[in-house]
Amino acid sequence: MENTLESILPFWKNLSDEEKQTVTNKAMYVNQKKGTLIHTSSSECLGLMCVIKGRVRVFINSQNGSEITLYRLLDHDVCVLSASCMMKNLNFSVNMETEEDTNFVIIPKNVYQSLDENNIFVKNYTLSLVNERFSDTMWVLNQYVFSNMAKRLADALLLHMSLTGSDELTITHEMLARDLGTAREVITRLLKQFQADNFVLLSRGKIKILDSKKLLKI
Amino acid sequence: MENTLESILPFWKNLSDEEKQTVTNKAMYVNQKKGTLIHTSSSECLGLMCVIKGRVRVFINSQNGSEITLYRLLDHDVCVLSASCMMKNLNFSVNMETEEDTNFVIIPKNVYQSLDENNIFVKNYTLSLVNERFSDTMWVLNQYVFSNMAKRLADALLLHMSLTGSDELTITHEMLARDLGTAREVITRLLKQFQADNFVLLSRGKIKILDSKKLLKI
DNA sequence: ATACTAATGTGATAATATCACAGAAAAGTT
DNA sequence: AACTTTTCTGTGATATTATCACATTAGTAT
Repeated sequence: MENTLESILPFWKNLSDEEKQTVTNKAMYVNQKKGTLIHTSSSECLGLMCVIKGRVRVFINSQNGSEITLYRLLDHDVCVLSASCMMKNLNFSVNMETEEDTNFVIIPKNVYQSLDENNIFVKNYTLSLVNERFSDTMWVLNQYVFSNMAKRLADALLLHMSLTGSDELTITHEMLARDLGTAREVITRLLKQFQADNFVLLSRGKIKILDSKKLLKI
Repeated sequence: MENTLESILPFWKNLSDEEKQTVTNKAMYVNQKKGTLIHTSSSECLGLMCVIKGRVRVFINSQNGSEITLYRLLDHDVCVLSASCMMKNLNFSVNMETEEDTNFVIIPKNVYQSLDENNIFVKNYTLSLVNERFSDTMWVLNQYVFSNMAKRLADALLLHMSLTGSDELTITHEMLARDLGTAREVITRLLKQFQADNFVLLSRGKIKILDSKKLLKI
């Protein structure tokens, strides 16, 4: 456990031996299957979630089921919003679901809170995490407000390409729609267009990227 | 100056006498006329801007001129994003313009930075400010993605009503459009609709709210 | 009174969202 | 294999919102 925490938390070396001990004892391993909703607007405060290995999508949703993705957590990413309950003036909530089988370490709320209050390095880290997520969210807002759907879809395809490191994406139109906050039909029609233009090759549940340069230029 | 700072900055009482002295000496009064662009994406880092009296609109914009408002700063509000340059992992930029004649105090970047590094109360305050702006921005994203334009416009009218404390708004369709990230014509048409429904009474440069309850229910 | 500017009005068209299905492909069942 | 069921994709019709292009009107300045 200690090695795991050390590799994920940049402030580890700045903790006292006593602090290290406490965190190590109280932190818990959690394993979740792909497709699990691990946090919702209504769920209680977990504490700090550290992804060891896997992928988590963080998104907001509306009453009638539509959603938009804010950002993703990958190996060694830490989710500060899961700990939002302990943060002053942070008044919104998000949902999280695993997109792969995912291993976490969870540092309970009160343990992290005490670290954050007593250790300046932890506090620095918390702020930089919030900043990072704020930046990601601003990117989404910018794209949503100022870009057209074709450009946003092209960007989303390129993002998934870099996430998986493959030009053969295993993804449905529905999933892309939920990333971008639009309807599935809109994605279907645009992808058909992209295929007609020879940017991609479509098959059920898969999208092969044929020309990423042209996608980038949209 | 000292009284001003004390009334705006909640951490003032937690500063050492030396810190107080430094800040008091280095802080500057600035006065800007209504309608001044006081910060843009490209402008340099100012430091911490504290509004003494006035109103500032914080917004993002695109190349082709459209914009959307993120939040407003009122009396005694403090803008962290003007000091974003000194914050790790905060990678986006905003614009700010005064909507009234506005008095600020500006604490220079390096002075605030040093406070933030050395004083835990300042650091707490910085984080809570970022959280607050993040929350405001999430509200905007939520509205933009999940609400229709009529609802968003109704909310914007109610917001301006509470901002000014009057049911007679001095505001143009153009300004509302820039708040909501849409085109002026869209606002014009919706307002006509609202007037036909007897929710508002329109005249050049003014909107009188006739039925705020019905607006709220949209 | 005249010219100018800012604000508003409006038609036409394009882009996107929404609704309501239909059909195809894969997965599960008997 | 033959079937049922589920998931994914395709598509027309319509509503909403965005964009473009310009006309009109209300205030302001000369």
